[in-house]
Amino acid sequence: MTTPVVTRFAPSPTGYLHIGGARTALFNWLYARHFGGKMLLRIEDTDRARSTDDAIEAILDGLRWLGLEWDDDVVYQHTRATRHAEIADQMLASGNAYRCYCSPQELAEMREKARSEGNPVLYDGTWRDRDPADAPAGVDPVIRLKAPRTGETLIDDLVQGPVVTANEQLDDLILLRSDGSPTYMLSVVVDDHDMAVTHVVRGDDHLTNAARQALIYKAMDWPLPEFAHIPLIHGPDGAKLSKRHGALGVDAYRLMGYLPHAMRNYLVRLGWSHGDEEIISLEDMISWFDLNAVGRAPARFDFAKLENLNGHYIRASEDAVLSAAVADLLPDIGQEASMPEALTTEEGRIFVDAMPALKERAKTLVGLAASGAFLFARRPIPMDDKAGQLLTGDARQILARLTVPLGQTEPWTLEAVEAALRDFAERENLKLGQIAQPLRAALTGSTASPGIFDVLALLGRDETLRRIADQAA
RNA sequence: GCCCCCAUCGUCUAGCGGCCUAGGACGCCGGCCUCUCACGCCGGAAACAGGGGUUCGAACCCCCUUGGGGGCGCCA
Repeated sequence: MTTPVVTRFAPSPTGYLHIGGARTALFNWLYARHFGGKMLLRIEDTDRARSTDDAIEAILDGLRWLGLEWDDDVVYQHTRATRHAEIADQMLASGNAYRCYCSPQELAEMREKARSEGNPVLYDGTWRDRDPADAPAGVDPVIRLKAPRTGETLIDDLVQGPVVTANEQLDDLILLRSDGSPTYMLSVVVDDHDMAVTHVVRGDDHLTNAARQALIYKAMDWPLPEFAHIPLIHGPDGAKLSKRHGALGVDAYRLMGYLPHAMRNYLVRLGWSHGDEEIISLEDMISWFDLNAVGRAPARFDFAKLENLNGHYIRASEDAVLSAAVADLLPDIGQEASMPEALTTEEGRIFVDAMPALKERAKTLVGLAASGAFLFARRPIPMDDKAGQLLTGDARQILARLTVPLGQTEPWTLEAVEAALRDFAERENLKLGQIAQPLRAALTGSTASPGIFDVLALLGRDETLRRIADQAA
């Protein structure tokens, strides 16, 4: 019989949920879902000074927005400090740990010396076998793991393959600080064990940590979980992701108008593949995902591809759903998109009607909003430079003459409006474009818009005629 | 400095010794469609980092070099 899969996502709440963390969470979530197991969430707030409630909220919100719901209650690591200390004491009692009275200055000197001599920068084990009676008075000791000094430690990583580390490279790491608080190394191991985590899926910046942690598992005689260290995501320039270029919080992507599913689809293809599949439904993602198909090379973040995927999902979305998604964003992006911060019921209806024409052209929800702004602009509508240049004297006269047939068009439907415009062009001996372009400028204030017949139909006869009158000679 | 990981088009990747004169996607270039912009469709340029091996045969296996990345905290 096989034990159920339990994965965990364990962010430290020192900032928002960035793109790399989001992908780690996604992989954990997919793996758990694929095997019908659980993904637990643990907030690694052992460092109280650097952890903030805002960051915790941002992380939780980010996960929810991406649709990565975790199972069970969130575990806050700092609440488990006494259990961590208890384990350290157990290791002390079993002889797998010892007290070390070295001062921070001594340790710094030790490191500097090792580095200058070309040796590995490790704790030298000064207090490993020293008589505790030699302990200096008034110094609170740390508790260190008594790590094996010979042999090697193997991590059979699900992504990286077998990774062997010589134990000489692993020093006696600190388990408990001099103030009695647990270190990260101790906390993760104890928590992963207590939470019955079967698969540790995390960034490969933790790969060397895995060997150190394995030593703690061994000292406690606990079974080792499976490890999967996934490569990091780099910025577009190949350098480590920083705030400069892409390490934005997922909330920033939300505000840029990306859809959660586009985000998931983009992220899952960064490092993982299923043959040539590019557009992947959630259902397929879950049934196809496995760690053995995760690559080992780091990937670069590419906005162009994310945008393309987002456009795809926008086009595939229902009109009402898109309209609602934009409406939710309006308070934040309304100004940027030249849209009101909220739409009236009537405006909302028009927006939904316009959606089929709008969504073909949008790459983001912000772009979608901006492209619909002309529908709600107040006269005289703002005109961009290129549109203004289209409205020559001749063009304005054509618009004036166009008023007549449009005034008689009945009923005001897409078909009738198209017929009227084509008929007018023929009678005036003009190509449709010669009419459509200045008309588009007058009606939308732009040179790019949905099809001109759609624009007329959407605007209605009265508003159309008024906007034309604003520009006609 | 020491240790570990990585390396296919600009980017994400397929490839798991012969199916590869290396496939797909994004982007780019050209064309078609056309009232603009998109969408869509058709076509094109574009990669196995370098050098040694192993093998009848290497993008795939081994070694070295180079180039990236990560770790070496009383941070997580």
